[in-house]
Amino acid sequence: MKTLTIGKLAQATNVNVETIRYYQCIGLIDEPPKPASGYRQYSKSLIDTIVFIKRAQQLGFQLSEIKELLDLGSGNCNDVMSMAQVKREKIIKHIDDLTSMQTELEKLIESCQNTDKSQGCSMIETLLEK
Amino acid sequence: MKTLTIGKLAQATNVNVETIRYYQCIGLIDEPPKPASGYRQYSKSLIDTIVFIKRAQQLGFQLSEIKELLDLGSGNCNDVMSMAQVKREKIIKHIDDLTSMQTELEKLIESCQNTDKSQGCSMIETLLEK
DNA sequence: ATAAACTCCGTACCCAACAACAGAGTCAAG
DNA sequence: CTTGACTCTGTTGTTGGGTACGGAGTTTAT
Repeated sequence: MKTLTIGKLAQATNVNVETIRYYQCIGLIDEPPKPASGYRQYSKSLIDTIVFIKRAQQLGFQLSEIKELLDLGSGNCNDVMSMAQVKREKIIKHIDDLTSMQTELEKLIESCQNTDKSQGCSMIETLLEK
Repeated sequence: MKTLTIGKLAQATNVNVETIRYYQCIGLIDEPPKPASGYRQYSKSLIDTIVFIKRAQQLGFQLSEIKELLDLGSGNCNDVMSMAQVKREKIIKHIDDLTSMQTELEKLIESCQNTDKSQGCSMIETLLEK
């Protein structure tokens, strides 16, 4: 099995060297042992792991959660699904909150548009009101 | 005009004393001058200002943006509206991103549900794939 | 053989929006 | 007049996901 130095691994995954070290630091990936001479050698399977991490991030998982997912592995599908469902609900909640913001903001914008501007900005005044 | 100590102001706005100091520190609100003897006295109008800050935060504005809004004040409705519109678009973009996440996540969950679990977790394996 | 490039290791820094704490001063109630 | 509660001021810590830097060791290319 061929191995890589940290720089090559970073290149292969399109990630900074520092980021890989950071992942090691928080226990997300293992640090290979330091050989008697030369640099640490990284298994090629770590490429998949790092790609996994990046994809899971895209799905909204935090690194601490990704660590859990990696620890669960492929053999605990029910637990994995349950994490995914929790995450899905959080995303939905988040969307909900943002949608309320959007609605409120649009109301304020509209009231500004319908108001005589020489009377002062309706948005500012609404937000200052008791 | 009656004035308040910082603690009373905090109580009236349901905010920590530390938070008010922080707002002073970043120039969001003015710090009243220190009297020759006794504590600093805060004008009651600051209650409205702090309520404004909190409401604007709810709408997704950052403190630096809220500072801009306060500086603009009621006399620059067009600038205020333009900030609100920019914010609105960011919120929409954010919702969009979250919706993609949700969709992806749901696809993965479904594929897990439709797959024989003794074969390994479909979600984990998809994310590990090249 | 020497210079450029890479690695190692630790520490510090970045963002936002505060929270916590320490030590000293001040005020108000009993 | 003392005690407890409040204020003042400055400094440090928190969270998440990294980035940056510095000095020393190692490897690779010429």
